Amino acid sequence: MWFPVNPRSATPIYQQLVDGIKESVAKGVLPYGTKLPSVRELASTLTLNHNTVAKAYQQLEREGVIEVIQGRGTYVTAAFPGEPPDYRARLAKLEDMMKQMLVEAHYLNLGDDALLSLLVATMNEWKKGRTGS
Amino acid sequence: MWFPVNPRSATPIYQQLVDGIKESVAKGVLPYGTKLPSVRELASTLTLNHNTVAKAYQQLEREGVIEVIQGRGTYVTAAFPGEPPDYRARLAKLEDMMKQMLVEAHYLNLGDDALLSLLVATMNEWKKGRTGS
Amino acid sequence: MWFPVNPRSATPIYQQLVDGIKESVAKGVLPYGTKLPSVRELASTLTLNHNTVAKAYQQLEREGVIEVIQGRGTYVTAAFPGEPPDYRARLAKLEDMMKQMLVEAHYLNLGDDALLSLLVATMNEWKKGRTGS
Amino acid sequence: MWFPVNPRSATPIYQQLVDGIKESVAKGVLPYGTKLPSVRELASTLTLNHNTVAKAYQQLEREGVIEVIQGRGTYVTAAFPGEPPDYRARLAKLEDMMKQMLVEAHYLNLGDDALLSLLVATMNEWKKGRTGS
DNA sequence: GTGGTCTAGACCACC
DNA sequence: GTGGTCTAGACCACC
Repeated sequence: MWFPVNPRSATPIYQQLVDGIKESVAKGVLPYGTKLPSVRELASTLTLNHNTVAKAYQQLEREGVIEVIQGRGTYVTAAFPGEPPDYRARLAKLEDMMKQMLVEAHYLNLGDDALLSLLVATMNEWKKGRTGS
Repeated sequence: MWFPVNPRSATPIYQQLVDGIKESVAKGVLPYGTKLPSVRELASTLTLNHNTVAKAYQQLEREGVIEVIQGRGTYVTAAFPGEPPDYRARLAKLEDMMKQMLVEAHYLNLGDDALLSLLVATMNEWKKGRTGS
Repeated sequence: MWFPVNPRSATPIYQQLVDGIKESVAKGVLPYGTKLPSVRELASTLTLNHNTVAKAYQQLEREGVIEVIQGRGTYVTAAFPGEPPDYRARLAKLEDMMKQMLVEAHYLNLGDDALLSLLVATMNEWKKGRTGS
Repeated sequence: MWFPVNPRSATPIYQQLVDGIKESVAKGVLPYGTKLPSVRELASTLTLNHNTVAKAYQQLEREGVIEVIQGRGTYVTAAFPGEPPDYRARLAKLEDMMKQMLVEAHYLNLGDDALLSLLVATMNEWKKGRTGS
């Protein structure tokens, strides 16, 4: 298991890990029940300190993405059936991201149609990386 | 001139200013050529440290959103007719934002259609706030 | 004999067992003298490591909830007629739990009356599960 | 500002800090807007590492008890007007604490009335420590 | 000055 | 083996 990590980036390393793992889960690369590498194992693979990886795992657990089973390891959580917790806050966050995207699109001289096309294209590419289930 | 700034937010104040000004420009609220208030003036209006405002202006200049004319003041830059500078970098950034958006949508159990509808709705609301550009 | 145990919970499994057995005894589901299953038997019923069950039994014995009779098995201890041993320590613990409860109630915007009503309601529901002791 | 901390306790130091600060806020000892000591200052007062204090502050911020103002310091948040976030989860936690309390009361041979009296007494003592507002 | 991040390394509880 | 906690100490961004 591998995640690209850039120590010089402005976004903290542990956050990069959180984002990367959430993305892998969303894409289906890490299906429900997958055992993640242990904190120390992943740390040594990525040449990071174990505390950094632990911090990422803890945040992922708080977000409900993974579950820790005592003394056994860490596993990907099953998808939520209905509305996830913090639905309103998450939706607000998504709308915020959209607004920022519209601002960026403006500075790229992209009209609404061009932006939508680009999004659809990105969705399709996304699906290629997806594993069944 | 006024921009909503929240000192309690996790995003840095200078970044909130950058985002707010870029948004106002994109929406046409601040059309080409508009003279921005001086660093110290805006700082006192928003009760911020002038270093914070200066940092925001510097970043906006770097991004080509505003121009400083020595001894005259700071002005909103005209839109680029064709491809803007740093086109590739900006496009990559936009695609990155899209991917993050797709991840968020997954955890909200939003399908592709629902996400697209939400984006179209956000676009339309956006246009309401727009002044002819 | 069965106790609900959740390996995903943050509270250790052996602690969940201790709590569950104490609760069953308090409710009268396990009356005085009941023979508990052997460590290995309970471990296999609940698919737990036998060390985990042994740890729970040891703590329960220390708390005076159960008694091990060498070569015969493990039995629920009879209730003490008057003041139980460690009275002061246990009372201090109870008062500590109350204080924590008051803190929680504060953050739930629950007034004193609302909290008392909730406690009385919980007591009544509790009694339903009770077998005459 | 001072909080009792026991490094040998089973509950982690950072959690003891969280509990202690939440209690002080609930009691009104730390009213809305109070500036907390800086992470490093509190760490040196309690002879703890700054990381430990920082971890406590971060959790308190997540729970909405305190707010960080960038570069300025940490302040006690105003009370929520209506239902707090995570209302259901918090209420479930409170009910869990009550059940555990009932179990403990049983082993102290405390009847329902005795337990209620003790709770009322604890509430009243609690109020003494309370500062107006 | 203020909080946040990260490494190195030790120690501990749980299973 | 597994995650969690803690200290010591360095470095950084923000205001």
